[in-house]
Amino acid sequence: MKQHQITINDIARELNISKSTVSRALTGHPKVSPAKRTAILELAEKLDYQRNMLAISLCNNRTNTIGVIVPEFRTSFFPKILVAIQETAAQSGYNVIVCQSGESYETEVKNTKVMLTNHVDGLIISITKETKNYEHLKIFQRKGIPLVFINRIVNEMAVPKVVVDDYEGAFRAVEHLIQTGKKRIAHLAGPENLLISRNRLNGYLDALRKYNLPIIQELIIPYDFNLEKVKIYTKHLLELKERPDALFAINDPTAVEAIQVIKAKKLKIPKDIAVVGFSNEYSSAYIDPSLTTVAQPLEEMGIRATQALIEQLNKDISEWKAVTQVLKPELIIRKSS
Amino acid sequence: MKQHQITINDIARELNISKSTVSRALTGHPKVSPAKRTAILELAEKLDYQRNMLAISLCNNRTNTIGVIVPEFRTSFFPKILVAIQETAAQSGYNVIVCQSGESYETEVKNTKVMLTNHVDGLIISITKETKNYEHLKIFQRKGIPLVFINRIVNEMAVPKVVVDDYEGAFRAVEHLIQTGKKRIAHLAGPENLLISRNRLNGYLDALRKYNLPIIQELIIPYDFNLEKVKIYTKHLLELKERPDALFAINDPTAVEAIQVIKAKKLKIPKDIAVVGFSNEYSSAYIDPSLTTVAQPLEEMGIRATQALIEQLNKDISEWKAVTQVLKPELIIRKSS
DNA sequence: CTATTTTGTGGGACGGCTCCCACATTGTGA
DNA sequence: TCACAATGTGGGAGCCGTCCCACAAAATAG
Repeated sequence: MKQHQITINDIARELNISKSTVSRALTGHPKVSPAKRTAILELAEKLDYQRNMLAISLCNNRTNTIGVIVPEFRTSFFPKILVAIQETAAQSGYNVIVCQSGESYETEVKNTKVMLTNHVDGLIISITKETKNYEHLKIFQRKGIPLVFINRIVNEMAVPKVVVDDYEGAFRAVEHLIQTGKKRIAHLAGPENLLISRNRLNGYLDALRKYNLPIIQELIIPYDFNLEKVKIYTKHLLELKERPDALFAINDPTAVEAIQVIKAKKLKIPKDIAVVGFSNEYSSAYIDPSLTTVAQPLEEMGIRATQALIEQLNKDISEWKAVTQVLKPELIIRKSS
Repeated sequence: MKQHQITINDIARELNISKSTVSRALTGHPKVSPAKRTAILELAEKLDYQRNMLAISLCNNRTNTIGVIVPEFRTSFFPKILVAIQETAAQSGYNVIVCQSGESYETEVKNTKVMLTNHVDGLIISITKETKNYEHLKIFQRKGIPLVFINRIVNEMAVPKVVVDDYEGAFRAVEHLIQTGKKRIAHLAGPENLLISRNRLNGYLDALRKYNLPIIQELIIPYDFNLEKVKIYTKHLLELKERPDALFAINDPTAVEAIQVIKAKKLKIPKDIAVVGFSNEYSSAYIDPSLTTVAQPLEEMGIRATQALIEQLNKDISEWKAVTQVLKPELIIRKSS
């Protein structure tokens, strides 16, 4: 079906030299006479020779491939990080293979098998909201395959991590709401096993505490990122006897959904109820009203994670360092607050 | 650095059998005695054996990898297609490796080399706005590697293509503007060498013709998708002696940019000037005013393209068919028109 | 009960490349 | 001039599987 590939053997035969010499010329080994080197390079060019990465990988036991596992691609959050990863990896000659776990622990485990079978040199992962067992990730450590966590991390594993300071982002978002005079601030929180949810919740709580506002349990609703449920929860909040006067949502899609419900109820944003999101989706600047949100340096996260991974790749395992990089979020104030 | 991999040889040695038998058991070959089969499978499980795809690929001369080259990831357009490709491919056991050409012809050529070097089994590509020479793509045909075009296609190459009926989408969008009473409809068009630009332009022109409206050249501005320029062009249009009363933009990001300019000029949308986009970006429903646009079945495009590719993969090259699938767009009428 | 097929198994070439070892050739220094 | 090093080159093992061929043992047929 497929046509014959030009190999180094073809070149060697043509020029009447050994394939060792051809290999050396092609890989830039110094000890090749200039005459042969140019002859080889020219012929390779002429025959449109392509190195066979498969064979090279098999020899070197490295594939120049980085694996990435992320929960989803629905929002622009992970795609943006991914683009940065892809570009950074490409600069160092690495390919990227991507899997979506779809927020399912089982799929995530399967994804790690795929990564293993494909012999990725390293893995960047953001775990699912369900992931509580980390055996499938520890395999990588045991096999000596470097691992980097991004955004949704596993604290107990000693590997590099790149995160945004969720606590501070949340704190400043809520502080901002308080400073605009809001007193009953609701929080649509994320799944409790995710560190980001807990950190954002803590930021929210500490901001309330700092300004001596009461913490009202019925205004804190954790949910599982299933957007369908946002409508229900938001309605519920709006129908409370004492309606909240602000809403801090775990992320922008949640905030956007909530805004639709609030607008449907003919309530004024931000006068009746202010809304703040988290993540600065591309669309958040354009919706009506434009959404106040906490921007995360996504591109930088991708770059840093990839750099951290490639750094491990170039070092002996004994020199690996489990540095956690905490990037600063930025509060972007728009018309929803 | 990396630890020793478990291989079929390890299993063979352990069980005192030949690696042929192990290979057969692992690949589900029928002629293996049940006793050995279970023994092998159990030991493989126990040792956490992972098949080495590299070696397998080298043997089979196929990598179970599909290459995808797209111009960009800035908008949600290609990511959405990509997600569908990824999922469809995964269902058939294929990995996906992705390159962005960044709308640069040179990068696209480099990307194809990467695909070749990595021995992708097939390629799905949407060409850049600059691509006018197709030699780098014809290599794939010569090598017998199936190719599928998506969205931005090359008409002269006889391979499967998946497109949206851009002509009809544009026609209906402009027809809709005319039916709401608009008479001077401007068009921010795309680069002229892209078929999608030409098709949309033709849809625009034919709609005007059908309703006997004059075609006014100064209202038709082709541009290169560089969003910065939209501001300039929109301003220019608004400052014409006879201002247009509607704008049909080549895509949603263009329309969104234009809307910002129009709003800044304190003109009313759609009363003073209506705006229609193309592509139905996620955010288009939420911006103010919500954007009338032509929705393309992106997910379906990805699925169809991948299916077309995999179909080729499973057939002899002599049976390949260069079918062009034309998917129907849908006009979504919102408040901007 | 022998002749033939079926079944299970091992041996080994092969895929394309890298890299170590060995060897010949040339160059260097005393 | 000779010993020794540096340089360039070839040979071949090895990476990890697949798959064809050969062959023995068991099952089937006549």
